[in-house]
Amino acid sequence: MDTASNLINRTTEKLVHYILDNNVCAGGKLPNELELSRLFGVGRSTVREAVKALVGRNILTVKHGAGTFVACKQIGVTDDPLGFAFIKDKKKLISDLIEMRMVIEPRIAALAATGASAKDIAEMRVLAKDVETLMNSGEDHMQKDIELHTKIAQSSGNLIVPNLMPIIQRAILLFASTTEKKLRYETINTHKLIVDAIENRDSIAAADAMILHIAHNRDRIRRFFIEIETEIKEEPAPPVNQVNNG
Amino acid sequence: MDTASNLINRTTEKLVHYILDNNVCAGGKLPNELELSRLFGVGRSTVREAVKALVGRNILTVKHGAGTFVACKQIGVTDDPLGFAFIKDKKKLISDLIEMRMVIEPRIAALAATGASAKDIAEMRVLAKDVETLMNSGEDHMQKDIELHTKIAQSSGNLIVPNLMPIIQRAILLFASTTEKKLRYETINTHKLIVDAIENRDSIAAADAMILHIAHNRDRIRRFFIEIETEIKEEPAPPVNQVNNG
DNA sequence: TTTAATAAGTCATCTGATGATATATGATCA
DNA sequence: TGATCATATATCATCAGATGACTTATTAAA
Repeated sequence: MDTASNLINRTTEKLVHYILDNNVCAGGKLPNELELSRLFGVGRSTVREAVKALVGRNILTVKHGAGTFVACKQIGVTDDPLGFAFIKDKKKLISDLIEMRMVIEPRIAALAATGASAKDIAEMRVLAKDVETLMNSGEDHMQKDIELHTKIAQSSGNLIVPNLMPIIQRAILLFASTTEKKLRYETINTHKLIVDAIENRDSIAAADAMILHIAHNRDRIRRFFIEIETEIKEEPAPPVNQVNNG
Repeated sequence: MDTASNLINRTTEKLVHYILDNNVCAGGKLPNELELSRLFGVGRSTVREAVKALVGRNILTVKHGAGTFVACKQIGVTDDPLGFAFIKDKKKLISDLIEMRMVIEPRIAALAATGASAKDIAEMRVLAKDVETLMNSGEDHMQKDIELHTKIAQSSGNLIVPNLMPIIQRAILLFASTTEKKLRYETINTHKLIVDAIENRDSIAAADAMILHIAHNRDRIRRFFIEIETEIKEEPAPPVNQVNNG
């Protein structure tokens, strides 16, 4: 598979082995570039490029002036700066995202109802309140919205869930970019419902509330698509007439 | 978020923007290193490191002597070299993985029952047969097993599903490393059940078959854990007695 | 004790040179 | 003509060395 034909790839593998063999855990520091280059018998720039490749995979973090550290964030889903840029059909993209949210998040909410600590729940309340305040004042609430959903996900206690969050987050953001600026009372209310259910340790109610929450989003996005389509059908008419008549 | 304080990160972003702005699609070639460095006004090594970071994210591919290309993102086995190496509690890790599979994969199977083409289904059959053959001959069937599940996922038609597959794939691999060497007829049978249901365009049956499939895995892994625990309880006894009696 | 200056360690970045690899070009031969 | 092989060119791979920038620990001063 990853047959390292070139030095940089081989150095990348050596770095991984070094981490594993020396049991350098999350947050642990690696030797400096010069040492690594001597250790692996390669040039410093080769080490740097190998490190960069691992930084791209969220495995290492480099702090200027301080050193190179093991990042150990979520793995599995690579965060992709291109996002879904290559996907042409944005409409399908959004509905597919919502579909996946509908699969994953209700279960997460149910797990959170079991796993959340009192502190978790208190933080959820604050975040839900933050979203409400920001929405009411017309400010951007997306960041807090994401934080709330992430908090719920963390509280699920499932080790894999954090890996799925980038997708959920992207879904929320993409959704926001489409329907921004409209007040959404359903969001506020369903957020409350979710946190209430979690606090009551009611898994089923939590899942239901989450389904309701996402369903509201789905409904709104559908209406938004319909709006766009009617706009498209009405707008381009005049220029066509001009051309045909002239 | 990705506030680029240093040149390399900024160059990485510029590269992404370049790809987006110039509409360089999958497989497309980028200008050579020197041109890029002049275009972005940075040194060549800076460009190289930025490129390496994107290679790590599976966004670019570099072919020695040929050039730098936009990677055609294939849904292959995730190449996260560290895997879940840092998670200490392997038992919980595996059960959490199965839990997430149980959430995601039945839905995927149901979608595949709607979205799979005749060609997809034919390929599924071949893969299911491959797994069976390899299992019966005692060879490693994991790769084919993963390919089958990936094929089903692709056939779902959901654009987001491919992003989730690395997790599923890793779950399968991790599971394999734990229970390797035992013949698993349930696997063969449930694989058939799944493909049959998809062929019959029966979403519910497909989901059910997938649930059955994963439930078998879960059951087996539980029994495996119990075996380990009894072994642990029986083995260390003698030395304890020695110490106490001496 | 707190604060400010300093030093040491480390990464960031550029430049230039040389080697290795892929692809296109053109010459040779059947 | 058509296939094969050698060559040239473009491009990435890798190294070394120098200088700048940043972080952290140390030390000196208030």
